[in-house]
Amino acid sequence: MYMDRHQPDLGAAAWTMPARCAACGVRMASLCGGIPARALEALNRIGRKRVLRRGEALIWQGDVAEQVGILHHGLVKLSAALEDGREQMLGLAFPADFVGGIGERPSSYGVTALTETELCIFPRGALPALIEAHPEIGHALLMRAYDELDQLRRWMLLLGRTSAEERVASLLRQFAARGTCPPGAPVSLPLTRQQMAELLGLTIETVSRKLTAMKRERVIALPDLRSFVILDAAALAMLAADTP
Amino acid sequence: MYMDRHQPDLGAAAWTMPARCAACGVRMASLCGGIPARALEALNRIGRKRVLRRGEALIWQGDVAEQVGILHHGLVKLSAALEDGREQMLGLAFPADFVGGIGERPSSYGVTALTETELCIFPRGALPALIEAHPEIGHALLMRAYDELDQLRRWMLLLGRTSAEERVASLLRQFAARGTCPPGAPVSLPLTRQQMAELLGLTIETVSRKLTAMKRERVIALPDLRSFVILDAAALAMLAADTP
DNA sequence: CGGTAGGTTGACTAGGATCAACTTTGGTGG
DNA sequence: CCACCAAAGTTGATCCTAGTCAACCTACCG
Repeated sequence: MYMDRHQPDLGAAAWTMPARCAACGVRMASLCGGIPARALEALNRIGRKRVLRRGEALIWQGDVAEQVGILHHGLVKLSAALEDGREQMLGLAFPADFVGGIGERPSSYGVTALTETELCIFPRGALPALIEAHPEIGHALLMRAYDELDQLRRWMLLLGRTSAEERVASLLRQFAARGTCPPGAPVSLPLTRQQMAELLGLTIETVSRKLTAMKRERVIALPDLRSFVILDAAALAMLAADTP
Repeated sequence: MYMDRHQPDLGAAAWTMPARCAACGVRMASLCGGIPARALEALNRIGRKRVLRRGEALIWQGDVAEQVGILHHGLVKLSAALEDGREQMLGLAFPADFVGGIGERPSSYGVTALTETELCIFPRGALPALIEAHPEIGHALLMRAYDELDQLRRWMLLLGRTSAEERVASLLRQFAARGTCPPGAPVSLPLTRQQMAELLGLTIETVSRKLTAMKRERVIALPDLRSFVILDAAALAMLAADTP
C-alpha cells in the first residue's frame, strides 16, 4: 500500500514530495493536504505506518499517549468509561482524521479500532518542535481542533436534550450524509447495535427497538445488519428533529 | 479599569508592554500570558474592551461570529438550542477564558453573559493574519482548544451515562474545586437552578430535588440560593461516581 | 402591598433501562 | 454441504428514573 520509506526520493531535492505521501489516498483530505511540501517532508520523516487489528487500542484512557495518528483506512472510536464500566463513545474517526492530542496530560479517553485500521503514526513528543518549525502544521491542527469542538458541541446537544428516537434518526442521517450516495441506495452502517448504543448514550435494546419501529413505519429498510436504506427522507428528517 | 488605549505608550519602544495589558488582572492566566511582548502588542492594537450586561449575547447561534473575546470579569455560557426551544448549555467561560472560533462557519452555539461581564474583544477576521505573524498566538490557541476538547469529552460522558444525582454532585464538586476555598467554607454557586439544569441536561425540578435530598442527607448545606457548603466531601465524591 | 422571578414540593406519567427468553447471522470444522 | 456454536440482534414484560403538570412558597422590588 505504501512504498518503502527508505527508498531514495527520486531526485532528493528539498521540495520533492515524499513518494509514499504522493501515493497516499487521504493526503489531500487530511492534515497533510494543507501544508507546504517542506512541512510534509518533515512530517514524513518522523511518521510510520501502523495497522491496528479490530479491537486494538492506539491510546488508552488514563495513559499519556505517546503516539498521534492520521487515519488511512478503517474506523476508530474515541470513548471514555467510568470506573464501574459504563462507557460513552465520544466520537468516531474516519480516514483522513487526526487522532490524539499534543499535551502531556493523561488522555481522558481511549482510542480503539472498530475495524482493521491503517494509519500513519507520529511520536507525540516530536510535535511541538515540528509545529515551531512549520507553523502551517500548527494552523492545520488548530482548524481541525475547532471543527472537532463544533462536532462535540452538536453531539452534546443530542445527548443532553433529545429522545432515543431523535438520536437514532440523527445518527442514520449522519451516516447517509457522509457517504455521498444516491438517494434510495443502501447506506453502509459500520457499527454494531452495541456500538450505536454506546455512541448515542442508549442501550442496545432501545436502539434495536427504534430501528425496528422506523422499519415498521416504512421510514427505512434494513436489508441486512450492516446497512440501511432511507425510504422516506422527509420523515427521517422529521424524526431527527433537525439535528443534522 | 483599563487605561485609555489611545494614550501614548511610555517610551513607544517595540518591546514595551502596552499599559492596559500591564494592568490586566487575567493576563498571565489567559492566552496573553504565554506569548512574547511583540505578539501581545499586536493583540493589544486590535483589541478593545467590551461590557456585556446580564443576558446580553456576544455570539448568536447560527450567526457568523465577528468577535472573539478574552474574559476579564463575569461569567458567560455557551449554549445550543433546538428549534423547538430545548436548550443545552455546552459549557461556561470564566475569567481568562477565550471564547469564539476562527473559522467563518456560522456558530453552532451562542455565547451569552450570565452576569455583568467585561471582556477584551478582537475582530475574528484579524486572527488569521495575526497568527501567521505571531505563531505563538496560534500555539496558545491550539493548547486551549485541546483543553476545551478534553473538558467537553468529560462532560459528554456525564450527559450520556450518569444519573441526575451523579450530575448534580459532579457539578458541585467542580465549583468547589474551582474556587480554592478552605474545606467547610461556603462555595459560591454562580448559577440559578434553571441554569444548572440547562448545563446538566436535566429539568429544574430534578436539580432542586437532588439538592434537597443531599441537604437532607447532610452531605451539603444550602445557606442561601447562591452558595453551598460541603459537609461530607467523601459522601459527595461517592455520589459523583468519581466524575471529577 | 402586590407583583414577579426563582425555588420547592407533590402527584402522576412516560420513556428508556433492565431482565430474560428467543431468533438470526456468520463462521468453523467435520 | 451441513451441523454446530458463538456472537449479535430482537422482542416482551416489568420497573424505575426523571419529566410533566400544578400548586405553593419565598425573597426581592417597585
